[in-house]
Amino acid sequence: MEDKLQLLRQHFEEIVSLTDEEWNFVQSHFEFKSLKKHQFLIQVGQPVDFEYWIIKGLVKAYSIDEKGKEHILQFAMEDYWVSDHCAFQHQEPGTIFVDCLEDSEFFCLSLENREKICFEVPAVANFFRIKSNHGYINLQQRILSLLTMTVESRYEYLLNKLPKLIQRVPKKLIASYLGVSRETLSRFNS
Amino acid sequence: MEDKLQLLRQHFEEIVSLTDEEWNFVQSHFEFKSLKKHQFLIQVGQPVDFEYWIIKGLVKAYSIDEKGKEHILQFAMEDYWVSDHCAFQHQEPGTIFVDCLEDSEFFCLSLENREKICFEVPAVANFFRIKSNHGYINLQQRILSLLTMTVESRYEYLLNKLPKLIQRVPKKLIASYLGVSRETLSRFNS
DNA sequence: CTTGAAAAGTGATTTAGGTCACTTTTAGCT
DNA sequence: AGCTAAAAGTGACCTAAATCACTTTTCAAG
Repeated sequence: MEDKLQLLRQHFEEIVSLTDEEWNFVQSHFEFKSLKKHQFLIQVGQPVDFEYWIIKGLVKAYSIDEKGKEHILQFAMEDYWVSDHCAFQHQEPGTIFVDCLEDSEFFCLSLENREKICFEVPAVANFFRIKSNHGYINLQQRILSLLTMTVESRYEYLLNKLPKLIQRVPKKLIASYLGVSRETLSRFNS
Repeated sequence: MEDKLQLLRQHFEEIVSLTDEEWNFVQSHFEFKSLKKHQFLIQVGQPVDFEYWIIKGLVKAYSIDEKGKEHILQFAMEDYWVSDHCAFQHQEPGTIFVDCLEDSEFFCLSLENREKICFEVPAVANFFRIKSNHGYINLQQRILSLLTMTVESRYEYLLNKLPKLIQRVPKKLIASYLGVSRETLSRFNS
């Protein structure tokens, strides 16, 4: 466990500096969780008690429409944060599903604990501020790609940006992430 | 100007508390700017020196594709923040246009000043952290709406969420925001 | 290794929405 | 008030992608 917490500390220290004392305070606010492939981290209608930092593994966050079709909001792997941020922030029942595409391990942070460490340790507030800002920028670019790019170039863009992901995830899920049908993506592929 | 700064202070204090001393320090890091309708706040290829908080007015942030078509990333009005966050964050030339749909006034915050006030005043770091988090949540919902909803329901959703906006913005721009052609939106409208 | 299921590929058909061309309406300016 | 330009509406046609139905390939579990 020590080594896993060390990874998390490194994740923070890529962005801000923490004293040992600060880190000890911070780390004590995380819980460990481990799930097998196909198990759910978050489910629609269930409480969303945590934000999760992924130690290892791979998850998909998605919603299901009226027709039962799956739409992928996010893939998240090692070193990523994932949650139903909306439900989490407002402490409401989940609006999306998050489940494991591989056996995965997480550090879990509750809303209360997040606010506590942010207001106690300014560096942590800055860490989450900067992280959140990066996340915002990424989502803006995804929106622009959905508005401006063809399916084909969106796929190429993703291939470039996250080549490792493509190898770990079935193409039908990539299609769902790109907002296109499995069949159409398959035709571009070849 | 005092009253305008007061509005900005209120904007901060909706989320965090600031002492008078802190506020005086914070406000001194903003610049004022005023633009007429049709003038540009940000242009592709130009430096993006600031993030802008809108005192009054309305702007659109958009990119132009190879075919010359405009795709709207964001509308922003009173009390909103706007910038080319990506270019701003990395201090690179602008990748989008932002121009005024109405005469507008702004408080401008440079990257250097933002980091300064965030690291000097923890409450400000928390303010931007929380703001950024809300922004992230909004963008996630927009992505989900682009992936899961039909044009018609996206339009209804927007009507519900921002009824005031619809009245201030030509429908062809709404269409561009929704990722649909002017003509198609018009047919749903009626 | 075998086998059953999931994933991927592919053809035929349908459809939502785009594009083009034109008309009508609205709104801003002098 | 009158005029111009932008916005909005609308019909005809076109196209990219969805859908459906089926086959082939890959992969994982016994």
